[in-house]
Amino acid sequence: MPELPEVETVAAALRRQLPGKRIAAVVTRCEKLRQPLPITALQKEVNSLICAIRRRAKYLLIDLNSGRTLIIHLGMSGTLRLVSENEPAQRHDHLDIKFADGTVLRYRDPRRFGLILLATPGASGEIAELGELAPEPLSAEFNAEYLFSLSRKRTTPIKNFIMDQRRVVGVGNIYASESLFRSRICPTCKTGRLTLRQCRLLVATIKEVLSEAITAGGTTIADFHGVDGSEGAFFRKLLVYGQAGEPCPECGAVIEKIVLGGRSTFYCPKCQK
DNA sequence: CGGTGGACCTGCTGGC
DNA sequence: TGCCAGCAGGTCCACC
Repeated sequence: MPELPEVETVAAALRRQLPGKRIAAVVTRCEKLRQPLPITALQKEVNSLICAIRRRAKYLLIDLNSGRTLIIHLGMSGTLRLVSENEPAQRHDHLDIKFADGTVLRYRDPRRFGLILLATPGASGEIAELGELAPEPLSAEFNAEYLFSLSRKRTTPIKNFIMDQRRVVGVGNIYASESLFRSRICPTCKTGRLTLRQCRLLVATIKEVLSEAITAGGTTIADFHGVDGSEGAFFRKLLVYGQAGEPCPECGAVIEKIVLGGRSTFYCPKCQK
């Protein structure tokens, strides 16, 4: 479900609402998501204050004044909402962080591909449990020379490559298709065959697409929504994703759907070479 | 090491 | 109406 813009949208909302809140209780309703929930450790954070909200890759980081950080990954179907403590929990509401002011941060995740961890960051805020994370796509570190040098001699399709979180973080299935369309690069193109010029274009386009999506509050297709339940507006700006059989907005040719790395991939066979 | 395919889950949709 | 295959925005692991 959530790629970088969706996680950033959630982070921005939480940043406005959570800092200063005190944890009054923690309720868990399942044993494990992708990994077991750190139930005991979470209970120990009762009385901790929320200090700050960060995002790294597709991880949401909630810093506590205990010196620990709550890490949340939304997987495919995870959502976070800030609700009143009177709102009854429903099926798949796996975690409630209840605050002293009567509000509740509620995590729901039907497919349970998400992740909830509690960790102690290092001096510079980095989190060892997350391992070595690739550069942020919106950082200066992610540039044409970086992509070009990493890509030499690689035979995997470029779409798989930009979705590989070990190369650059945050780009998922929707924004990969959208970025390649705007760059006029075919998603099946072997990564190592990209020219430096194409790398320059692709890097700039990824930054552009992600930035626009953040501004729009992310993309809502099925169940993504903001912390207040609102929908992301970027779905109206999708040019190829989910558009198989429709005319290409550039040239009118029929948008095709193929499978790459097990994921649906949309592109215009005429525009993208 | 690089690349591919399946596994992990539940829910919704579309076709029969 | 009902059933079932297929598919969903992400990782992770085994295998070649």
